[in-house]
Amino acid sequence: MKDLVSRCPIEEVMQVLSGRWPSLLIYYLSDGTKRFSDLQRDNPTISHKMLTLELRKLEDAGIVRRTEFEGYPRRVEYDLTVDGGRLVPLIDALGDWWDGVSGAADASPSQITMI
Amino acid sequence: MKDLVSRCPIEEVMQVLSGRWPSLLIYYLSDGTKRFSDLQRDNPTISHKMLTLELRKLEDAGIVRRTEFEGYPRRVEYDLTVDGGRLVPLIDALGDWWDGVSGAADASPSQITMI
DNA sequence: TCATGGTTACAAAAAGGTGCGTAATTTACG
DNA sequence: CGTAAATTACGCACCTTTTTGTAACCATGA
Repeated sequence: MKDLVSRCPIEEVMQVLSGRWPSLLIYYLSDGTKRFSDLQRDNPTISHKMLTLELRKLEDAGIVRRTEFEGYPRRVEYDLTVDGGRLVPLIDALGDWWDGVSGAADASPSQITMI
Repeated sequence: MKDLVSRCPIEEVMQVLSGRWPSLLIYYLSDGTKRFSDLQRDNPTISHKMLTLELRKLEDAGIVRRTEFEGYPRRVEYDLTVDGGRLVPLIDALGDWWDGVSGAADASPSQITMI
C-alpha cells in the first residue's frame, strides 16, 4: 500500500479518493462491518466488477480491511482500518463545506473587468 | 453552479474534486492570483485543453473566479473565491492524513480468518 | 508576426458494464 | 441414493462509453 508515485500527498490522496465510489464506500463502511453483498445493496448501481476493484484499491491504500472467512458459501467482510476511520470526518467536512457553498454565487459569472 | 444532481453532498463534492487536476489547481491558486499561463507553468504536464476544462468546472462549482481583462495580448486571471479559500484547509487536511497513513500496514494483507 | 487564451475535430486511452465461469458445501428433489 | 441447484465473492473476456491527448485553427492589436 501507499506505493503511489507523486511528490505531493494531495495528488496521492486524490488518486485514491477520486471517482464516484470511494467516498461512498467509506461512508457506508463507517457504519460498521459490511459484506460484499451488503455493499451491493447499499449501492445498487455499482457493478460487481467496480465494487471489487474499488474495494481492492481502498484496501491497498490502507483504508479498508478485508477479512475472508472459511466456509460455504464463501464469506468476506469489509471494514475501515483505523486510518480509514480517521478519514471519515475529513470527508464529512468536505460534504459540509459543499453544503455551505453559496449556490447563488452565479450572480457574477465570468465577469469582464477593465482597468 | 452547484447544479449537480445527487442526494448526497459528499457525492457532489467528489464530482468536482475528482481527478488529477482540481486539487492541484486549487493548491496552486491558494498561492494567489494566477494567469492561465502561470498555471500552465505550475503544471507543465496538463494539456491546454484540460486546463481550460478544469478551470471551467471549478468556476462552475464556485471555487474559482475568472476575470477577463481588456487589453492585448489577452489577459485572464484566476483566483479562488471565498468558498474556494475555505476549501483549501480541508484539502490540506487530506494531505496530512495521507502522510499519516501507516505505510507499513501491509503487514496484514487480506488475512483469512477461520471460525 | 507574435502572444494569449481559447475552441473544435479526431484519435487514443482509460474506465466501466455485461455476462459467464468457478469454488465447495449444503439443501432439495426424484 | 444420485444429482442438480443454490449460495457468495469474485476473475476474466469482450464491448461500449467517457475521458483525455494532439494538433490545428481563431481573434486581437501592437
